[in-house]
Amino acid sequence: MGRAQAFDTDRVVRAALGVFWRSGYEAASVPALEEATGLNRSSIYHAFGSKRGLFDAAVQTYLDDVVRPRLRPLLADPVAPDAVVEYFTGLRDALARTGEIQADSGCLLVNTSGAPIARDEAVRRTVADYRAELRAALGRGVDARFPARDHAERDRLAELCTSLVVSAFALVRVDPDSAVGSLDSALVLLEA
Amino acid sequence: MGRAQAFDTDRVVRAALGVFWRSGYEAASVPALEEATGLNRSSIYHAFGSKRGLFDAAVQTYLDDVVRPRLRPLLADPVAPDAVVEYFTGLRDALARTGEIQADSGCLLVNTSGAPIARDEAVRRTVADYRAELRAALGRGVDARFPARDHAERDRLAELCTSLVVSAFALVRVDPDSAVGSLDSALVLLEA
DNA sequence: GCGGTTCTGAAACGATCGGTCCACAATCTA
DNA sequence: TAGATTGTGGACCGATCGTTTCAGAACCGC
Repeated sequence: MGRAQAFDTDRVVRAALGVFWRSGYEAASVPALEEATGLNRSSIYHAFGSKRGLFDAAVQTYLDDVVRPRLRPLLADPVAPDAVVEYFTGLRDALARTGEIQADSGCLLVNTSGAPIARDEAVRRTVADYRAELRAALGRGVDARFPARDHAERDRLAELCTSLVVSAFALVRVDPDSAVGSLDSALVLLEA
Repeated sequence: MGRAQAFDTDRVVRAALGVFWRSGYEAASVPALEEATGLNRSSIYHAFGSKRGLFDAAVQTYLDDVVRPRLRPLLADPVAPDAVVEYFTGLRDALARTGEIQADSGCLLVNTSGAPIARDEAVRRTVADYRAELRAALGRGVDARFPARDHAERDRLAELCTSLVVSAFALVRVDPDSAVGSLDSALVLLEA
């Protein structure tokens, strides 16, 4: 048995996530990743294999620590009728906080969709799966909110809500008011 | 008077647009721009000043040659009642064409929103203005489609439609079916 | 035909890229 | 205490980056 790893993997991946989220995969440089994580590149390569390996770990942390906690109330059994409204209200608050990473950079996965790395099949699949996961969760929230409406109408509402979230994430960096406006539109649709 | 320029500026800018649209500003390399335009880097720098100067020209061409022709029927006076439905139908067709640039890369400006270059104030402004222009045009289309509905309702519908377009553009690379689904959602909302 | 001006292209510049190498440090076991 | 193993860090690798330089080409006016 040799030397023990001197860093906390989760903390390193979270630091790297910040770099990928703000800069995108392509523009995130190894020196920037070194600086954010506090590790030398040898340690990064030893632990993650490559810049892409670190990116994959960062994406997983993004899903586990950013996306899924926000979606959790929509996956409860039963889902509370207000869960979907709270989801949008919470997201709206997050995107309205100037200077914070969600207001500056929206969604790592939505941004990644428009980047060259999204042509990699594994990355493409991950982003598409995320969209499906978001859609399913919002679908549950809408079902809980409007149990009396017919299935087709609830389905359409869930699709609309999903698109409103994606749109807000896509444009928040350049037009925060419009992004918040998209979420407000969803909240109007979700009024009882 | 010296030597005449040997290339057609519009053709060069359109070729460069293809590179920026598929790769994004950051990942578009000068060699790739040379290859696509057929020009040597000296000529590119002589004509456009910098890579960023060429990008600015490409964005302008994107607005003039891609965005505005599609929006033109929504800016007519009067706007035809079906103009907005035709806008969505046409866009849906374009995003469904596998292999073509809109199906592969969506919208240059929406993709740019999530990229580091969007932090440049001029670029940020350009993308935000584009969103406003799209919104205004769709607003006109919705007003023409539903003149009898009250203003607040037409306003909401225009916001929804704008978000559905943005969402479709944002995700088309990774999930074309969902992108087309967003546009179908808009078409449902626009049924008389 | 020559001078002046502008355009083009090959080469080079300094910087940075992602990744590897190798020596040293830190650990455990015998 | 020495050997084996694993982690760390500084230096280096070959390649590529965006941009500039400078010589030659192509034009026009006198």
